[in-house]
Amino acid sequence: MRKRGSPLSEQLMDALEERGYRDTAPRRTVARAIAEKERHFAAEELREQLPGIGRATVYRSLKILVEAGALCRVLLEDGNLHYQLSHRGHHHHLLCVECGASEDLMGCDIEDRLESVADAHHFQVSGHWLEVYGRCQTCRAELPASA
Amino acid sequence: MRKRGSPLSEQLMDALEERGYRDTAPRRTVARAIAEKERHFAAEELREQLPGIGRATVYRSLKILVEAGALCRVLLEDGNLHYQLSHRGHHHHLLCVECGASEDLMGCDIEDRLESVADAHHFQVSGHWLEVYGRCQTCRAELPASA
DNA sequence: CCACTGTAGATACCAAGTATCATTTATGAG
DNA sequence: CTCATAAATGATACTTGGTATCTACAGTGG
Repeated sequence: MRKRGSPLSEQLMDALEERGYRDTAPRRTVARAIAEKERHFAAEELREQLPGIGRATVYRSLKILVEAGALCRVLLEDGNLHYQLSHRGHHHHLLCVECGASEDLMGCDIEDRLESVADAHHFQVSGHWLEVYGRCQTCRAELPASA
Repeated sequence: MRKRGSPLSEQLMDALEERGYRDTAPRRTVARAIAEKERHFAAEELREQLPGIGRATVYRSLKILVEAGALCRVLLEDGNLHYQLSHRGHHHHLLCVECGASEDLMGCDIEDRLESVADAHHFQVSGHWLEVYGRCQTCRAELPASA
């Protein structure tokens, strides 16, 4: 009796199974809850939604989902860390400070820029973390505060 | 009887006084401890070094020093947040993943790049967070792992 | 030197984890 | 299909990094 989830939550489970993780009921519950999220969310927020699931399990699931690339972590402007369904592969986020929406920034040339700047410092880049904050198209249209 | 500190710790105190904060003994103690740091440090690390200072005071001091621009926060690759003496004004860090050294990246053109990329998404940039990880010149020279 | 108000420190609380460990469950070998 | 085993769960406690509250104290300006 394997409870089915949305295609999205199945995708999350698949990502885990690919990495050798077992298909368990609590993980399915977590995956389904995440799949329903329309926006980035805090770990604690997710945990509160799943009172039947142990605290450790929720956090463990988040961790392995991030490692599997199915989730990514988002650093909000206020310093809080949120989670979000992820495009696999390296990318950045455009985070709207008004509505909280986030857009992914995939094929950008920031990387090349970084390389050359770092090169001038004789520094060999191995990774980076970038979050961009601002106002999205929708919010700009609704309330054109100076833009 | 005003205990004198290093020029650096005086600078920290000045930054606070400029913002209307009072010149108190605990804050001087904190400032002196920070001034002696040669590298970025964790909040807890600082607190442990100052057993005579209350926990809240240490954290409060860090907070107002960051607000005053005298300290900046550094996001390590492992997700931990550290603090570091700051060049005033916006800048980024090149963090060596081997020795932990950090170099400031001041006049770079990353900003312009971001603007134009965001523009393509009809997104109005108001801020960003960037940390760059890699290997510094010294570590590359000492242990030329593929570079 | 005194009032005023900012600050200190104790304490408790919270968020976001991690560690431990006994119990339970998924899975695959037979 | 059953069973051994390894993995996962959930309870609990601990850690880090912080914030809130509140009483007592201390720096400052008049």
